[in-house]
Amino acid sequence: MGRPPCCDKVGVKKGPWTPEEDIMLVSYVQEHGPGNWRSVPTNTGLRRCSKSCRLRWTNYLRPGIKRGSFTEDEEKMIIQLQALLGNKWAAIASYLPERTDNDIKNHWNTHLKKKLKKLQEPPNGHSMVGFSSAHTISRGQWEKRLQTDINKAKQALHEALSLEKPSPNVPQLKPSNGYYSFTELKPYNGSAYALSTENIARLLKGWVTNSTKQAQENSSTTLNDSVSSEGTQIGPKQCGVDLSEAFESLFGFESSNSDFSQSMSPEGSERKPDVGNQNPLSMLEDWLLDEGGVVQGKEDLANFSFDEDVELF
DNA sequence: AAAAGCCGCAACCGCCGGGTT
DNA sequence: CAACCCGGCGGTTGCGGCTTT
Repeated sequence: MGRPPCCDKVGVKKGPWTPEEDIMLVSYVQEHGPGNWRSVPTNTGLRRCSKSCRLRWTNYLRPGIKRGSFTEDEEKMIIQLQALLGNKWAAIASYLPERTDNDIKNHWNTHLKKKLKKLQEPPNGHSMVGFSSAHTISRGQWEKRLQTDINKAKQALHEALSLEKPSPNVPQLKPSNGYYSFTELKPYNGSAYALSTENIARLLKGWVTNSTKQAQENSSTTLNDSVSSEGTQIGPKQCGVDLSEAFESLFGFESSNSDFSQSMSPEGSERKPDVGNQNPLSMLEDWLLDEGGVVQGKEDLANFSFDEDVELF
């Protein structure tokens, strides 16, 4: 039997959401919490597909979403993570909690991909993005190595991510020491909404303030314990990737995302199981060491990344 | 000023995996 | 074990606004 549509196609409204619909959805989520999207259209009277409701909430209405242009740090991080993780936008988004996977995906497709393409085809043939200047190799060699490195890293991550049960012997993320510290909660800023929905900002503002108070009671929240828009646990651990050191050694800067609005903490939300049982960074390090000493140790792992000082854009 | 082209992004679509019955 | 349900995810589309001609 074929899978039935998520909702009755007849009478289902499509297209842009109106402020009124937003209010209905927000009111419902405020009362019941996110989840059980199937019942949302029925209970709210919204003539929308449950999926559409979930997406509208996830990508637009939920509090804590940062809108507007991406910072350079954010762009660098996306580029780094995309090189490591591939088009795993949800995983990438877990490192940028204020951005939705849809936003990141859009930004990648519309901006970053083009920028990278330009960089790969510089008019003077002197692209310096990648290994540090300590590695004085020709452009051709560098490109070949970078491509190999990225492919290998991808493969290692893929393997790591495909493993299901965590091993007790493998270090996992801990809620301390240089990880994101999302202990502060960002108050709602009405400007986070598109102008067209400013008229519902006030409604949301009061609610977010309340939910923020709730969240603050659960303070000392780290990314490791952060909650996704769906109420499920997200964060580096979900990916089985210990990127705490990677951020320091690969990115060369600390995340500017020092606050994260853990605004929703619905009861009954389930913690997702840890996916990986190996540290891909360690695997990458191992592989690099196996490469005959081309790159060795944590110091040189940094060379696997884009140089922070390089003017990317 | 109008038309054409381009761009950004919200939203949709289809597939997939996990959970439940 | 199979069928079904539900939510998550990545790819893609299409519309509205902006820029260029």
